[in-house]
Amino acid sequence: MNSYPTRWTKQMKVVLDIVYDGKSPITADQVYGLARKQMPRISLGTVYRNLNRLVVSGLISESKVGTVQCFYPHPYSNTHLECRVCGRLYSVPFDLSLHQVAKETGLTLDGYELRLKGVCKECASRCI
Amino acid sequence: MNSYPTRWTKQMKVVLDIVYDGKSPITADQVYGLARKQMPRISLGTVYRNLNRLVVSGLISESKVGTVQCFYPHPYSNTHLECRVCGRLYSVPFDLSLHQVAKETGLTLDGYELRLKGVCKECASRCI
DNA sequence: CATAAAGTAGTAATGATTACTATTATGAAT
DNA sequence: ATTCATAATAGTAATCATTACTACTTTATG
Ligand SMILES: [Mn+2]
Ligand SMILES: [Mn+2]
Ligand SMILES: [Zn+2]
Ligand SMILES: [Zn+2]
Repeated sequence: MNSYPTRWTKQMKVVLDIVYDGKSPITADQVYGLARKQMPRISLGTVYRNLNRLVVSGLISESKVGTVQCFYPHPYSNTHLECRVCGRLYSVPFDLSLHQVAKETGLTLDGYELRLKGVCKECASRCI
Repeated sequence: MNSYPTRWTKQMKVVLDIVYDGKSPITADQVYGLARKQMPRISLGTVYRNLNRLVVSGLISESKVGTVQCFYPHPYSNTHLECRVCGRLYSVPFDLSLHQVAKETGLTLDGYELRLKGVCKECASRCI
């Protein structure tokens, strides 16, 4: 499973377009909801299969948020604060130089995801 | 759920000791297996509850590896390469200065997890 | 000791994701 | 265009890590 796609199907195009049109990360279930408007008989399994194949092919990227997989157009990079108390994720304006990291590690990279671990302000103010 | 612990129970101590004694990340199920040797009637739910409370309290840390939660002694930092083709994680010898990141972002941090996205050497050599 | 509430054991439920199977669509070769 | 092998799909069932539930037990505190 999660193999590289060899045939360009209508279902794959619908899924790709939905992820590309979105402004923010989208879940498989949300893609499914939107896809059914254009293609009412598409199945959830097909949505998952195509999302995973698009990730393998490098056209979109994914990341787990809590228990669910989220999908983004293109390879991307981001930084989050992950609160160990409430578990919430906060976007943090911090950028890493992917070029620098690629040079130092000798790897060819598409993007990164930096998860900073700590306690958010709201939880800290409750001084648990 | 996942509340801050207020009572120090035998079960919590057993769970904490197992995580601290381990050399590498351990799953809830593995902790459960080891805990039953000392405490045969401990339940899996209790293991999960205590692991999550220990995370909230900051004594241990967690990270999702694939579909499963893994637990580590103390807050920690690490860098991985995540292959978009085979999905495997590879440890990468790259260090970020947590002090520097904390200073730049204004956050108080316990650790970080840097996930580099790309294609591993094995998958790249298959030139998919 | 007495009491309140936090924690536990055992079990059932959840829910996102994957697996399965009969059928259909695709693309290359004839 | 027709044939043919096989990749992909629809619909559904299964998986499985994690959480929820409930009656009972343990802990802390006066
Ligand atoms: Mn958590
Ligand atoms: Mn994946
Ligand atoms: Zn928080
Ligand atoms: Zn790989």
